[in-house]
Order: sequence, then structure tokens, then C-alpha cells
Amino acid sequence: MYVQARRTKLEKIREMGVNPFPYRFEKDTEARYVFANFDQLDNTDRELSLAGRVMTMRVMGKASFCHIQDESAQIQLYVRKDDVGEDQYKLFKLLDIGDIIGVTGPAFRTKKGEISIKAHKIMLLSKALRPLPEKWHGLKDVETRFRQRYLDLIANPEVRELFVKRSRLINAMRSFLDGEGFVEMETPVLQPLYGGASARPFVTHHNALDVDLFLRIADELYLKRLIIGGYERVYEVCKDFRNEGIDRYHNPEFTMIEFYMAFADYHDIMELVKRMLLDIATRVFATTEFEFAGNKFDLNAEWEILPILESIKQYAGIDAANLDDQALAAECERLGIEIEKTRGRPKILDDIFTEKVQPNLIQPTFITDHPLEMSPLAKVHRENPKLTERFELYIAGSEVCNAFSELNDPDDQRERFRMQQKFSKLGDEEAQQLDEDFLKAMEYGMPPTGGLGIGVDRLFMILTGKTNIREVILFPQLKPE
RNA sequence: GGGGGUGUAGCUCAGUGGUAGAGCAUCUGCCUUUUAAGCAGAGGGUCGAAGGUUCGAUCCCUUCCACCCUCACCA
Repeated sequence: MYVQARRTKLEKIREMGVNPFPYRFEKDTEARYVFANFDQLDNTDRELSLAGRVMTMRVMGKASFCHIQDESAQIQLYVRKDDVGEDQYKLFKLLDIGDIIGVTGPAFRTKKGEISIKAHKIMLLSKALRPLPEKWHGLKDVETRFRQRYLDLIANPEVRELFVKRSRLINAMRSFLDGEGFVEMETPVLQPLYGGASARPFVTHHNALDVDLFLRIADELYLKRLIIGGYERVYEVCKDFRNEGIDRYHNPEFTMIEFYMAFADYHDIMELVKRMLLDIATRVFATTEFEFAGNKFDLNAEWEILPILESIKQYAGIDAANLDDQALAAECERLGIEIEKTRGRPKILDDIFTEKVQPNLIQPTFITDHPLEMSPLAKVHRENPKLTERFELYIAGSEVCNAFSELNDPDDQRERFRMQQKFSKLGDEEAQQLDEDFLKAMEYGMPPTGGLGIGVDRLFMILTGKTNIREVILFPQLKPE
């Protein structure tokens, strides 16, 4: 019925000889500009052209007010019959909230003190056939907000600003890396083998080749091929796809940024990522202090470096290095940590870590030197053959990134893949695949390299205090209606 | 997958075993500086879906669907 009323108006507008969907409008001013420069604009004859969506209307017999919203702000229009003429005023009365219009006229301040535009000309730019969510209470229903994100963006300016921030954040990362001499590369989304992470993939099919292909779960192995190819600093901002559960920390497609730096080790990467996060936080948010889920942290604080076994000793009181598997399992039971007996020692350690250590890591903390079995792409620790040179950065109890001194010994890499194959046979659906093509590449010689991946959505959540990933992804995955 | 919650007008929300309510939006009339979106009046509902209990269900019961929270799984 709402739609019908609007269609009737649409016909009336057409009968007046007005095209309700014209082609362009010469917009020269943003609403925000008028507010920012009102002192120079007030009481001048300067004609400004603005355009935006009608958000409010107060229509009276011969003079009316409305607000239009453009990308920058909302501004009031004063439309007087004597100023715009009989026909335009008639047209104005046929407008609805939601219509997109252009206006030309000078800026002034009303009796009540609101900065406004006195319309000399009004132009309908697009007729809206459906009513907008109400303006006073706004749009709150989260399902509508996610399913019809455009309504969320129209109704909730802070959401519009949030996604601009997201864009700026990614831009800042690119600009930081570019400044460090990195080059952004593009690697395949469709891969004959999936690799570079432990996760279940999406499978698709290429008809002409008649082969199954996987949507990438990471771009790691391709970026390393580029390091082998002679680029010394590469990165990629990429969408990865993981065929796993959806919850407030996981969306099936998500954004990663990975970078690889030849001749560097994981210590260099720690230093680099710290500089990078400080740089982008300062540039995008103009602060280093944040709060996420009630936890305050400061990127300017000291970033502790804590080997994972040390962290377990410190927070769980378990000296895992000196315990055999049985004793370890007994300790878990004592602490009330449920473990699956079938899982190997690394998984048990991971469970302890997740349960007892991770929630305590509020200030930026590098957790380092993970056991070998957990890290099939990381280089053996130079001082302990059971460990790898790896770190994960934790902030506010969340993992933000994962990095290694990259494994570049092809024979060792082959062994690691074989170990993964064993896990796979034991039923680990996330075990990594043996990639002969990648091994071949490495056999041509890969320089010592440090590499890192940052989950961009997670990082952005932490920096904006959003505790649901759907708040930071424009079109999050939902079940079909 | 388990537990808890939500689903009522375009939007935000009340409510009841006896044919459904408010504010805003919509429609009509009035109005040349209004504004929580002017004043007055009017219209508007498959009460998430299907079944059951009942003389009668939006309300009680069952199943299903979607979303939120939480646990599990999972980076």
C-alpha cells in the first residue's frame, strides 16, 4: 500500500512532464562544506548545488522544509513557493522521504538557527518506491541491517563511517608496505591444491578443463613462489575462503593481508609488524589506545615476547617441556581442561593455551616458538629442533597475526608435508596437502624469508571494539531467507 | 550440534485464551522560517510458518524457519 501511493505520485510526476529518473545533476557542494564554511557563505548570493536523499519533510501550504542527506551530512532545505515557482512547488509536494533530489540556492540560517539552503531550484533525481526505515528510532533489527545493508547505511551514519574507516585501514597497510619497498601481487583464487593454512576448503569445478579447483584458504604458497622468483618484498590483500562454521569471529570469506620479506627472519617481522600497526593506528584512528570487549590496550605499551611453552608455564602452571604425554593429560584433567585423547600432543598444548593463556593476553604479546608439528610451513628453531621460529600476535585476547621464519629447505618441507599426510589419514580434515609443485619451486632455491599474515577483519574488530565480525563485513554470509 | 532468547503495522516497540495497540512513517485537509519529523483527522495487520488442544489461539502445546547470545566445533 505504501508502494502504491508512491507509484501514484510517480505517475503524477510523469504527467507533469518531469522525468523522475533523469541522467545527471551538476553537484558542486557537499553538505559538510556548507557547515564548515558557513561564515563565508552566510548572506551571500552564492548559488550552491547539493544533492542527496530526502530524509525528513515538513510540507506546508506555501513554504516547506526538508532535510537531504548526502555522503557527508544532512542539511535542511527551505523551499518557498515564491522562490521556486508554482510548478516546482507542486513537484516538491509530490516528493517522498527516500527520494533523491538536487537543489540549487544560497546558504542561510533560519530563525531557529539551523544552517539551511534556500531552494531556488529543485530537481527530482530518483523516485523511491519503497518507504525508508523510520528516522527517529532508526533501523535496529540486525537481520535487516545485514540482509539489506544499504538500509543500514542510509539509516545509520556511524555504520557508513565505520566502513570508510575499514577502507582507510587497508589503505594505510598498503601504503605502509609500499613505503617499505613491498610490491603488491595478485595470486590465484582458484587453486588446484589448497594450502598455506589448516582449514577445510570450498570446492568448485572448471568445466572446460574438467577439473575440480579449490577456493584459496591462503595465498602463502604462491607468494613464496614469487620470493623464489626473485621478488624480495611482496604482499597481497586477499579474500580467503574457509568452509567452516559461522560465528561472531568467523565468516566463510574474509580478508587477509600476507607479506613476505626475503633475507629476513621472524625477529625482523616482529619489528616490522609492530611498526606497521602503530603507524596505521595513528594514521587511521589518531590514537594508540583502544578497548575491545572491556579490555583496554595500548599499542604504545611494550610488546612482550613470550615463548608458547613459557606462557603455558606462566598462566597454566604446567611445565610441558618436562612432562610426557600421559603426565600432560593428567595435568589437563587437574585443571579441568577437556581434551580429546585422540588428538596429538601439539593439539593438547593448543587446547591448554587457548583455555588458560589466551584470555590473559590483553596488551600486545608475541607468542613464539610453537612446536614443530603445529607449524608445517615454519622453519625449525635455530636452538631447539622440536620447535619452530614462529610467532602469533595477540591483542585483547584475540589472535591478530601469524608469522614465521619461512621454511626454505625443500627436503625438510617434504618431511613436514608427509607428517601432515599422516594426520590426514588419522582423520584430520584440516591437514595440509602435499604440494609437489611447490616443493619443486623450493628446490630451485628460496632465500631465507620472513612472512606474516594478518586477519584484517579481526584486526579491525579489535580496533573498533566490534565483537561480531558481521559488523565489520558489509555483506556477511547469512542463511538464505 | 547443545542450552537460552527473539520474531506483532513500513520502522521502533507495547499487549491479551474472546475478532489487535502506541509513536513515527502513510493518506486527506489546514498552514509562507518549520524541526523529537508543524496542526487536525483517517486508513493500515496471514501477530515468522505448519499442525495440535479449545466453543474460540497472536497468546497454551508440538514441529519447522530465521536471527541474537552462549557452549561445543573451528583460526
